[in-house]
Amino acid sequence: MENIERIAQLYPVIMRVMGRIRSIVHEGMDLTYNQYKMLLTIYDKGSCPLNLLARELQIAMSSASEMVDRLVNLGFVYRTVDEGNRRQVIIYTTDKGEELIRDLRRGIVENYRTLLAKLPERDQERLVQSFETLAEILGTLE
Amino acid sequence: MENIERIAQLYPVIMRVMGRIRSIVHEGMDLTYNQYKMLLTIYDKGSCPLNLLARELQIAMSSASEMVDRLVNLGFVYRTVDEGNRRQVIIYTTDKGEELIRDLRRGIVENYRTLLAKLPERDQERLVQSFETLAEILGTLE
DNA sequence: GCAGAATAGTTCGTATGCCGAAATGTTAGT
DNA sequence: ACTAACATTTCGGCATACGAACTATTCTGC
Repeated sequence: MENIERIAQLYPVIMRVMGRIRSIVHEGMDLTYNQYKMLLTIYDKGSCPLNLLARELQIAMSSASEMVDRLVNLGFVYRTVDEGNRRQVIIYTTDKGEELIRDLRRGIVENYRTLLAKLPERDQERLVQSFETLAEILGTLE
Repeated sequence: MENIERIAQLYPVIMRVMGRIRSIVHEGMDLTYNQYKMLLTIYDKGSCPLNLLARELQIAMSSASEMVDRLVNLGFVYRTVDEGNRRQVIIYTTDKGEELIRDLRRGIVENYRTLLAKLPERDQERLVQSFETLAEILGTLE
C-alpha cells in the first residue's frame, strides 16, 4: 500500500492506543490532562503570557483564558498584568501549583514504568526510537 | 536519559503534533473527528451494536448513545432493536452516511498527501515505519 | 498629538464530549 | 415467578472549545 494511505490508516490506530496510555498514566490525577499540560507549560517556562500559552497549546485565547480561570480557582496559578505592556497578562504558578506539578510528574513517570514494564527491553528501545523519529519528522511539518 | 523518562517526556510532544495533523487533515469536515471515528467504525463493520461501539471507541455507553443521537439527527445513521436480543440496539449507516464517509476518506487522504508532500521520500518511509512500530508495540499493551 | 488600527484579554452563548447515577425494559438463571 | 444480569437511555454536571462582541491598551500615520 502507498505510504500516504498507510499513514491515514494508522493515524486513528495510534491515536487510540495513545489515548489509552493517557488514561492509564494519568489515572487518578487531580487535574485533567489538558489542565496538566497547561500547568506544565507555565511551570517549564517559569511564567507565560496568556497569548503564548494559547499558541503553545493550540487553542483559542478565549479557551485559554477560561482554563486559566479554573486553574486560578484551584489555586495553582495566578494572573498579573505585564507592566511593560499593560494589555498583556502573565500567568505564574503558585507554590501549590509547583508542588503539584512535581508530584504529578513523579507519579506519571511511575505509572509509565509500571505500564511499560510489560514490554521486553528491546521493545522499549524501539518505542523510544519511534517516539524520537516521530517527534523529529512531524516537528518539521509545523 | 532513561527510556521511561524519555517516553514520558516525548508523549506530550507527539500528542501535540498529532493534534496539529488532525486539525489540518480534517479541516473543513462536516463532522467532528470523534463523529468521524464513530461513523467510520460503524461503516467498516457494516453495522454495530451500541455496546460494541462504546468499547471500540473507549467511551461510556451513555456517551456513545448521545453521539449516536447526534449522528441520527444529522441523518447519517439509524438505530434498530436487535430482534434476537431485544435489549440490544444496532446502529446502521444510512446511504447518506455511507456517501459522506467515502467522500471524507478521499478528502482526508488527499489532505495527507498535500501535507506529507513537504517531506522527503525517505522521511515518509521512516514515518510509516515508526507508525507501524508504535501500532505494533502499543497494541500489545491493551 | 490625536484618530484609527492593531493587539491582548474577558465574557457570553452555544455545542461537543464525557461521566456516573437513576430509570426503563429485556433476558437469563434458579 | 423472582431475582439477577444486561443493554440502553436520560439527566445533571463539568471540561473543553469556538467565535463574536466588548473593554482596555498600545502603536502608527499623518
